[in-house]
Amino acid sequence: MRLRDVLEHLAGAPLTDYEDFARRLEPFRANKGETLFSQGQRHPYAYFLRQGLVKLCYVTHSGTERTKSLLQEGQLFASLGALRPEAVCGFSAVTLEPVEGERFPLGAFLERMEKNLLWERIGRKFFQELAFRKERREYQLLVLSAPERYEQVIQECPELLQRLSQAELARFIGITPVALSRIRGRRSRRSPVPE
Amino acid sequence: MRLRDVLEHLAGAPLTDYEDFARRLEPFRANKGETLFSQGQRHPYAYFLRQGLVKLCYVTHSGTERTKSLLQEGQLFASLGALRPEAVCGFSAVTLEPVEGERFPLGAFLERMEKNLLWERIGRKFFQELAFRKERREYQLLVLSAPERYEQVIQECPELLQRLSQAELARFIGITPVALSRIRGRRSRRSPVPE
DNA sequence: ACGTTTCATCAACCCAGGTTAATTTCGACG
DNA sequence: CGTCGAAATTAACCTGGGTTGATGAAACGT
Repeated sequence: MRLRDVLEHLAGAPLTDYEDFARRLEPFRANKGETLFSQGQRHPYAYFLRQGLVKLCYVTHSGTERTKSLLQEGQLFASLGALRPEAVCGFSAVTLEPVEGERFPLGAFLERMEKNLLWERIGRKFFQELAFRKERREYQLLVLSAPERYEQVIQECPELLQRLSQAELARFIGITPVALSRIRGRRSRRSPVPE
Repeated sequence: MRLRDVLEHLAGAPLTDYEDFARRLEPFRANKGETLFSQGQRHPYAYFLRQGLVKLCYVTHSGTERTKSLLQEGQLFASLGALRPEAVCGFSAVTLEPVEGERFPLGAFLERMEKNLLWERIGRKFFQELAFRKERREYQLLVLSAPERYEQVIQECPELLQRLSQAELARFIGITPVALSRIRGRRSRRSPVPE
């Protein structure tokens, strides 16, 4: 899974000027538990994740952490705050597994979009998809209860369960690890596993 | 504030083919409390609000309502679900004041984007802005407590306070009207108003 | 001026999840 | 094996918001 493929798929056509853009790519690599960028930092880069798992998270005033989203291989991410030239990241990116991929300055992408309208299409489809995903997430947070959010993860992304510690999963669902353990307790009491 | 101005501002250039698009516009008008579209309905239209105030909201399983966002004059909105041809609206749009504006089939917009890459730029900027706003909202919901969210509305959109009933404001903040009344009570007890 | 309706407030009770800390489970490794 | 450390579970207590229903206070029409 290469970045070029992802971009050309979004564009719906070959990108003849891809090489111009590719010059701005920088490979990155990190171990589990490292921070790619931090809340409050100026960091106008976008990341393409070729391998591994990353969480984007907020830190609250009281110091507790809230996971905003999880990214898997083949996905792009960046702090949108970084699009406004003066703004800082609203959240941090922390690796949950060893990762590798490449990153590029957001400016490189903005330039491409100004020069070549095919890249506008890439941008449009990317942001459209992003808005769509955020809408789903908003629905989960506003409408579903914690047990319902847990069930949904089980149903819709069982492969994530394998890759996440229960504590990370709890933070993603929006509750504490203790609360998730209680929910699991009630759940298995209600429908005991046939062994 | 006309739709054409908004679109040309996003495009950064005059839209020579605007008339083609304008043929698909339909004016709309509604009284306070009416529903423009409903959760679960197929309704592939985008709305441009020239006057009035609209809330987008979810209804939960138990029947309680959660306000997702509020839209004021000059803003565009639609259910993104509607972009996928088969999908239905994930939420409802209800007017909080008498409204007027115009709507158009999302298909008309998608066609424009395929044909004319300037419209891609409009789409890109629109979705980019949408994603940006959703990111702020997500931050409010994940990181701020209910009293903090109330303070933030007071600070950042005092004009909304005038236009909303307290019950609507509570639903927007993500709590019940009773809870908001308590928060106000505590707040004014802490810092009594000098009269 | 009077009822009607709507909206905010208040009181009482309930409960899910947060917090803290003790305990258990389990895997890694000597 | 045994032990060490990390992660999950359990218990006890606390708190904020939900829920219901009663009371007050404006706004409105007649």
